[in-house]
Amino acid sequence: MKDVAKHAGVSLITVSRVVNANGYVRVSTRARVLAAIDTLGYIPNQVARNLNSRQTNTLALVLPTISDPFWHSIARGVEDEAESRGYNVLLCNTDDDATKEGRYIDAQLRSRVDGVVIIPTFESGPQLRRLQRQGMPFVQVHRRVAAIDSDFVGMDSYSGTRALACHLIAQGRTRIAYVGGANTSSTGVDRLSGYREALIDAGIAVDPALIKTGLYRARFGYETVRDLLAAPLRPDGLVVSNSTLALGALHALAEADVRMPHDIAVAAYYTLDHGEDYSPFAVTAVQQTYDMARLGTQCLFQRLEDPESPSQSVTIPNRIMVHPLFVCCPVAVDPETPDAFPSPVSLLA
Amino acid sequence: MKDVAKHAGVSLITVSRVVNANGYVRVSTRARVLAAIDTLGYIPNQVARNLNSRQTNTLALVLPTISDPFWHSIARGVEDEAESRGYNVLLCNTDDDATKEGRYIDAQLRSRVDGVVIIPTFESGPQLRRLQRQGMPFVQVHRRVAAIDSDFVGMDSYSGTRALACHLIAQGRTRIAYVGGANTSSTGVDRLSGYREALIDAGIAVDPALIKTGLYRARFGYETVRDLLAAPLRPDGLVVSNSTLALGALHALAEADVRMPHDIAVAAYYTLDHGEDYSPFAVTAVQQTYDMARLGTQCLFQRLEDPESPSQSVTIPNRIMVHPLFVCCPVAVDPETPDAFPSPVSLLA
DNA sequence: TTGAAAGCGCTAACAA
DNA sequence: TTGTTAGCGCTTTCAA
Repeated sequence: MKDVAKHAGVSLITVSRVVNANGYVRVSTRARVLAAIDTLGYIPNQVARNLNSRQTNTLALVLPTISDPFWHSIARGVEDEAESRGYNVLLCNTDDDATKEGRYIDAQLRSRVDGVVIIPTFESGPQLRRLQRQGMPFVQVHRRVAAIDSDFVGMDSYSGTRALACHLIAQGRTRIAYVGGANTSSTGVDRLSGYREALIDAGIAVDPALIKTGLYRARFGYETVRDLLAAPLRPDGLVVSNSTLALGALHALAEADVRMPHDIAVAAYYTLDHGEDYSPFAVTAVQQTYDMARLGTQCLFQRLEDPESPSQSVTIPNRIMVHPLFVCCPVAVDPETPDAFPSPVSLLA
Repeated sequence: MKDVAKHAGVSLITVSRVVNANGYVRVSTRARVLAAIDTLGYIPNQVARNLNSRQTNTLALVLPTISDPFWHSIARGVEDEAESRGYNVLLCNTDDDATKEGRYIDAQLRSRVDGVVIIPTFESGPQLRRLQRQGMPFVQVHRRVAAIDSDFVGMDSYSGTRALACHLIAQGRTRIAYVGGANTSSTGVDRLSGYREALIDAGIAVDPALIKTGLYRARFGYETVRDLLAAPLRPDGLVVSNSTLALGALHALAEADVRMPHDIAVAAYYTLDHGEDYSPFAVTAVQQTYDMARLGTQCLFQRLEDPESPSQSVTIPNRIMVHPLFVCCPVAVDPETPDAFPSPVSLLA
């Protein structure tokens, strides 16, 4: 910058004014400065600006991992929203490890990022409190530490699996299995309840033998569905609570001597890859993960603008996709009373 | 920092020495400073440090998108390697859009990131040249602009699909279809060649009706495989060149009245989610995307240490996973000469 | 073992 | 319309 000023025969501040297009600069002067910038290949130093302005135009995204459609569509949502406002995003994978999370929070506090989008773990309380103490704006997304008063954007897990089960029931399925995450997490609990209560409300007995929970791993989905299909009495419907499990389920179904959705209809609580509008399942409750993340980031930007406003809490709805062919091929609907089951529409109202 | 110094009754530089644990500080002084830091909740300002040290401990990752196992395992690899060295990663999704890429490169040059990991597009030449002109270290990963002399880490696409086809052939499959990306990209071309030449070497006629290329979208994989299965003469083997296509293929197979791998064996050029060690396919050429990205990042760090060293170019091998059950269930092997086909091992040597 | 002064590259505030 | 001064928060250099 000094070189540019010298080269153009002006002062530093004039160069600054040209670069930032503020203040008055004579056209001829501006031209000279611009020429100097060009010949010298000068690029303003953002670090120095940041030091001055006390802001970095950078957000940190703290999440367990991006290895999964669910998480990476969150990353994509945050990045898109940030990019649209000229902000950068620092990516921090914690693997749900409190130590790693702590290190990242430290680094962000030191780096003076402008805000943090965080998917907390159960142990994140102290870290979040530290952010608050330091006056670092943040928003919790998808998961929340209840004791912390902050902005929050989540999704309605309960309604997602509930809608899925309702659709299967409405199409006449009665032996509906459930494959989901271990219910040590709140979302795990919510999703299972959604399934359970749909059955109960429809007067279908909940069969513990049809409920399988474990890790969100494709292998678990595969082995579980394979075993379910190997049982003497096969399920005719299946609710899967997560994309990765659903991939495993698809594998088991492709291997087995059954056809989707005729022999078994799969309903999945599922995240579409960003940009895709396609799902392999009879019924899909699309986890609006991308929108959730975008909204969360918007929420954070609002807070940056108005730090004093009361904290917000929003829940994103699920989008339900029903495969057209599925609606036409009910299996066990009582021919006497074809309308015994409520239509999906009313179930979802 | 000023406050800390005042509070402890020392000068700024002494605080600095305590914080950075360099230089001599009397134990009692250090204790006083530490106490002051604690009571004041002082956190050093990394921005100011960066201004001084002319480095930011930050890498930028420029890639098309993270919405896909292939890309997000790249992101994960870069992040893990960076994290292990105390570096941060800025995430930049370009959507293969040159304008967006240009904006990001601008931002990075201004922000003085220490280096860039980039998956370039065909149009990235000018941007890369700009990086070079500004002396910004970078490494090209997966794709490369040949005209640019820089570090590069890629994978062997040709060998991947070739190994897949060879395995299917070795197990007696003869009607082997191919579903892959449009061959407008160099990797698209390479992958198709791998398949083609495996067939030719085995003396199997290449049937254009069995070769389908299009977008790397699950829907394309689904529709294509569905149509292949609906044809009068079904394929008994299938090479799929990408994870997203493979998901669609799985869907079509689960719907159809065929069983994997008995009726049709699927061989996929596939990226495992980071941490997973499971694949749904009879044969999988595991794209070592995570390793490629990690290695690329290591390469970049080497360059940061020694800017003058000659640029390196590395190709990552694929890991081949054969499903144990698949090896035992060949379909059309001539009973007279069961060993007519070479074993996979020799094919891969 | 400690500190004063200068400077990293830029901009806000004020002055001319 | 342009420039001078001071300072953002820290570290390096030199001195005590």
